[in-house]
Amino acid sequence: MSSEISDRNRRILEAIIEDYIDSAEPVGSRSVTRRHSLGISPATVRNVMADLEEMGYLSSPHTSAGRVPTGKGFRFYVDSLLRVREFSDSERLRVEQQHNLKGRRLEELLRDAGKTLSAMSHYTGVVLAPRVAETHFRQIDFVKLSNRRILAIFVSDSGQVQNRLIETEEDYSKSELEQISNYLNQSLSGLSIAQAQARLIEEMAKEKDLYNCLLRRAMRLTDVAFSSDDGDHGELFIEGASQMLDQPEFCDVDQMRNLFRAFEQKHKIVDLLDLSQKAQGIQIFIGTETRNNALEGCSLVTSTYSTPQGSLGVLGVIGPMRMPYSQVIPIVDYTARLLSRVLDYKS
Amino acid sequence: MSSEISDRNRRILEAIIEDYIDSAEPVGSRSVTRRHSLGISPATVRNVMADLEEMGYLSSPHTSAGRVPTGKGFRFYVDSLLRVREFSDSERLRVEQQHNLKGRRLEELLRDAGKTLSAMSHYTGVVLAPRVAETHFRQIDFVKLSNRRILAIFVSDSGQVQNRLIETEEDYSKSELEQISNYLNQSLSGLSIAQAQARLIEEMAKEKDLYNCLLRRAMRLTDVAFSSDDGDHGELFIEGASQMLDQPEFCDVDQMRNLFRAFEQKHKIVDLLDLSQKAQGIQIFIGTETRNNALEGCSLVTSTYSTPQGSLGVLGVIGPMRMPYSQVIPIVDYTARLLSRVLDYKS
DNA sequence: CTTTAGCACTCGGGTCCACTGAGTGCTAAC
DNA sequence: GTTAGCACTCAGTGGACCCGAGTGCTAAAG
Repeated sequence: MSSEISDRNRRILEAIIEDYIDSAEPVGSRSVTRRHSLGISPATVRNVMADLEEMGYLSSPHTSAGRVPTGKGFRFYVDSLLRVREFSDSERLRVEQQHNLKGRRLEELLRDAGKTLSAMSHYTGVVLAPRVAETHFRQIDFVKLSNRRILAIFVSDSGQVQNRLIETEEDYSKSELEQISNYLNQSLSGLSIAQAQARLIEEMAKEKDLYNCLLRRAMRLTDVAFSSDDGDHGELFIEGASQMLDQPEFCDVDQMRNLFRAFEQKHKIVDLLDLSQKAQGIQIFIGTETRNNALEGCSLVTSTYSTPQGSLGVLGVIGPMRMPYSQVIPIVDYTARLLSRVLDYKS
Repeated sequence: MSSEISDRNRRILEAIIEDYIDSAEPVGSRSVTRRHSLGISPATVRNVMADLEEMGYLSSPHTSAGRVPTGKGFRFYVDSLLRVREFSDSERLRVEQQHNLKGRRLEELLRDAGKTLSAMSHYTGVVLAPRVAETHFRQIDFVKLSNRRILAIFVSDSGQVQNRLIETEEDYSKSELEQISNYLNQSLSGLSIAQAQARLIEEMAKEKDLYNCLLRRAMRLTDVAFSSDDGDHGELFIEGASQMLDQPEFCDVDQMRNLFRAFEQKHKIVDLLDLSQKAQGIQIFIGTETRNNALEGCSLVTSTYSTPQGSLGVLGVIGPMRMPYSQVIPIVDYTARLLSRVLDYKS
């Protein structure tokens, strides 16, 4: 009668959830007793199930079907019952083979990490690149495309390359651009973007009276180059979306449509990943915890990864709520560690 | 009896195909006569249909259903019957509004073109960026990430930015890298990548005996930087894939899966688009003409677009074979023209 | 008070069947 | 050559039916 959950009931809940993870179908009292030797009759299980349903851990699709774990049920499972499987050496090897480590661009590495996540988990892999605003300045170059069009190319410490087109009011000569970039490269080296911007404003205030023409013009350029726009959040890579088509819960076309629409609206997923960027390590969002209607039936397992310069990204797996967390968690965890290691080696 | 197709039969075939495009369902003899006043009885239409089926323009899913146009039927329709609809001013406007022209990066422009194609056609938009190998050299920069890691950043005439990570055997100092890039920027300006490579080899042969150390080292770097890898083909953007979920022909999950797998195997689609890059202007691939099993039920309408420097890209729409070509063609055509214009303006 | 056995009940899913309607092919008349 | 008429085909729909997995409840046993 207590609102606490007894030890035996835990075990039953665990059994139900594990059966459901395997079968994707509502599980009944009989099949639980058959598949797990709990020394308990189906009738007892039924009573317990009724209690668990009352408490919100289970729900029944209709009266004569079995029970299905709710989001709350899975949350309890993940928090209290889950024992994460150890990652075997052979699996480590598989990840490392999947993840082609040959020297390549950052973008390729990240995309590859997504593919690895997807291939290993059989769900969808997502990788959020480090936010540019948080990366550290390494070099900036200006390429003059035409009189009033300048391409600003920005290289971060982690090897990310960003470019932005700037339309100017005035002409800039080639040598002037060179001077500007030289100046910036010297004075901003190693700063974060935010710091760089602050530094520039500071400098400008100091020299205001001097009417330092070059500096003023440099400011005008960099102001645009550094201004954040919607491309501000790191790039998001979604790999293996089609894996979701194999999941029985998405055999319905409407559900599928929802999900793929969600994948196309990347900013919503970026927001979610940004959230989990705040906490280090593994994080799990179950069902409605994703705060995204289209992902109601899904869960997201994420982990942060980091470059040696300290800038952070997030990667993870999106799968059905019913995913085998004990297997997915080490996949996400290890891939994040591997990626951090590779990035470290790279720079 | 002639294997030629009579004028009346053409009209009937046209009517059938148009009805099928509207309804997505097999069309019967009666409904043809009802919807088009051809002054002909259903029985006559039946006779004609039988002939057309014999000739391979139509097929019947089963004996008591109507007829469905075959790929050959659509091909004939597109080649001989199609009258392309004029593009109204309001539609022009819609495209231009869709396509946000604000000054931005090439990548964003291309991706936006894909979104526009998708939004206007209600199918999936694809955009292939100009092949890097065919673009013209504008500038190259080397950024030293660590002792043995150098990031080569390459800017093409069209404003495309490519970067590549180079792992070197020997150290390069910062000033040396500057010298090298200065040298390259002067001597290679305006050449295509292929030409640039040839030029370098030529130079090297000339100076071989001189043991020009700088040049030799420059060579070694650029050799890697310019070497083509699988990232060689231009980048492919696929936008609005989820639109396909609304098409009745893909309500079946298996078909859907096939299609999305196809979208994930970008290289196959790149190959196809590369093909259509050879010919200028609009090209149409119907069903099996796409040479891609997963796209059997689909068609692809493409057009080339060009930068003022002459480098070429391709964009288009992938939709069901049953798509309203007379509407899709002007959408693709106009978007390609618009993109070319925007790129011209940009540089 | 908890557990269990037994029983009546529910409900989704599959099968069988008949009916309907859109469509065809063939033949004979115009 | 065209058309009307007719017999035939076949997918799809909806009702009747049963089956089986599952539940809730009750009463007896521990």
